Amino acid sequence: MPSGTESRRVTIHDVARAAGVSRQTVSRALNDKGEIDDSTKQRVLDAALTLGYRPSRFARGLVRQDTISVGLVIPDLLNPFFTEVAAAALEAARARGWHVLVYDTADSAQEELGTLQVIASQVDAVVGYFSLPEAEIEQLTRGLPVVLIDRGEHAERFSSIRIDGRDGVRAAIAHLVESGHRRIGMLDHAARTEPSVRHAWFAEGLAAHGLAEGPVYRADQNVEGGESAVEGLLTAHPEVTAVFAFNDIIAIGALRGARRMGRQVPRDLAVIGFDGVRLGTLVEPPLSSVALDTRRLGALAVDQAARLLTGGTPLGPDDLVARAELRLRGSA
Amino acid sequence: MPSGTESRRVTIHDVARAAGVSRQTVSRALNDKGEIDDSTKQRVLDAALTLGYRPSRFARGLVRQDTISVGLVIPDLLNPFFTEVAAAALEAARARGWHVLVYDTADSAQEELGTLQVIASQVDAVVGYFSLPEAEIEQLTRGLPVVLIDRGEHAERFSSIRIDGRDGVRAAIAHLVESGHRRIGMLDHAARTEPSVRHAWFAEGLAAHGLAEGPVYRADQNVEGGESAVEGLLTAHPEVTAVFAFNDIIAIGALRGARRMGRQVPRDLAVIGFDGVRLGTLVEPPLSSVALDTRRLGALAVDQAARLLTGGTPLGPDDLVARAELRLRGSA
DNA sequence: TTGAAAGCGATACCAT
DNA sequence: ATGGTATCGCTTTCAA
Repeated sequence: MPSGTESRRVTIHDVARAAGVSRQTVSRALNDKGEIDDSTKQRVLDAALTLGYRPSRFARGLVRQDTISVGLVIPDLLNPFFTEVAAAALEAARARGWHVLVYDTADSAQEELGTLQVIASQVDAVVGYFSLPEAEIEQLTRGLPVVLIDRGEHAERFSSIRIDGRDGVRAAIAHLVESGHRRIGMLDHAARTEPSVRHAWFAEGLAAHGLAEGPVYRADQNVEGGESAVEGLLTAHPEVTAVFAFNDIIAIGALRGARRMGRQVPRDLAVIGFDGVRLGTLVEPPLSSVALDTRRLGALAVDQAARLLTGGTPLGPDDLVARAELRLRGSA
Repeated sequence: MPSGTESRRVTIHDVARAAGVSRQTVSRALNDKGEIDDSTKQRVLDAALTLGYRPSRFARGLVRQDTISVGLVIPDLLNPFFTEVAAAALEAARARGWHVLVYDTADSAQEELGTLQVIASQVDAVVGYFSLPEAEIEQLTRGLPVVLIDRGEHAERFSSIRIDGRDGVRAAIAHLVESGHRRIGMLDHAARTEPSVRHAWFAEGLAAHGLAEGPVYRADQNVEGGESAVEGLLTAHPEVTAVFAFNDIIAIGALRGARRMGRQVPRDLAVIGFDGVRLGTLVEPPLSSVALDTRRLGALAVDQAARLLTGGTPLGPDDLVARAELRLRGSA
């Protein structure tokens, strides 16, 4: 421990002493309660300023137990889908007077772990995306209400907002088939080891039309990932005329990759994404997508957290669903 | 007060009683300390689970004062510029082991006020965008370290990260002039009553080339705002061949508006934005912009907060600057 | 108007 | 391995 400038915390006691009053008087002055002489109040305020006093939020929180904080955990704030979910959660939390601590886990299980370890002592509930096994999450959250988002088909131990894109993806495939496409590829999520649930829907959709499954390439969850994945796919399988992407950010990368390969969208290559982010309306051509209501998604998650927290009746699995629907724009 | 289901908080004491042990033993079991019999531990854990016990983060924080939280206040998380700044701040905070509470003030002074009122008792420092007068901020933060971002030329009472786009905007104008443009308009920020600092730079740039100032239209800070503003501008001033926008999101709206009016960018209308958001590379044509290093911006703000907080030597105004530089892509 | 004392809910240190 | 006691910094209640 370094010697010398050891700076102990300035407490209400120090201020009281400096101002020559009791701690309660300091508290009164600081919290603008009445019942205090103006000159005394000023003296206290001055002392507080001089000493650089700042009340401890813990001590205060301990006494007036009136604030609720929720931890929002997402893999990548810069992915516009997560941005939208975060914005929605923020809005829903604000409406309840809650505080939101945001953690960006950078798509890494390691960071998820680190986050969970520190989060438990900071929030009253956790909402978000986790790739960690439920058992592990449970162990680290120890009784904290947890609401998972998009946790595949079965979340056993925790509430989970399920994303149901089955019909939406089926509609997307149907649309492609109607438009004459027969060789349809997919750009799946690269992070997980197994194929994604969205891939399963994709396969189902193809099967429903008696189509053989097209090539599936893995893409990192960003524009560059989609770009290089589609290039790989088209190079190896030039006969492909349409691709379905795990999400919009990958699909947007595919738009770019297609252009670089001299394929015009949608004429030479149809592209359909998943998520329906606002950003999709800004690219050229506007992105067709199996769209989610992100606003509702965030609100739903926070709402469930609230129910879990206050002992209200939690929503069951059937209510915790966000359905996705095909939204056709220009790219398919 | 509603009668009946009054649910008092479950404390460590309750668990102790239920398990027939002392509070300290409960603490040991919960925190995985050693020195406890396995069966005892299990008994405690069971009791805790049954009672639905969750430790108070305040009580815990009070004892082990080891966590730092910073409040991040931004006007609109969905504006990609703020998304990038937020992501950068999150990253910088995580590197320090800090927690970040995010508040979206929805571009409203009212919400800023509300946020400031509740934030002071929740965080150790505040970083962000405020339109409120400094005196008001000061009153509500009472000694909390505050780092403002983009607070115009002079922030008197608080540290402020100044955004210096003078040279960048001048370069932008120079580029437009070299490309033959003489009638250059601007889409300014609508929220403030006075013209923005960016507008002043714009005017300076024109003056440097002996050009008369073109029309200035106000735009809401979103795509639709830029879209309708540019339509208004071009309708009233069809002779305009180039526009500079307050920021990229407005500029992207202008791109769309121009297209709707049958103007091809950059041939019939050159567009230059401000901020240099990643999103600018995804639109058609890619947006030219006076670009900021958002990553550095966020890191700088958090760094200064850290210095203020720990009594390190705070950075002076000359170091708290983010310079913007012209980044030419396709739209001009 | 001011002060003394009693918590708030946990952890740490020191006994046992 | 377990329990008693002090303590963290503040607000609230009650007396003076």
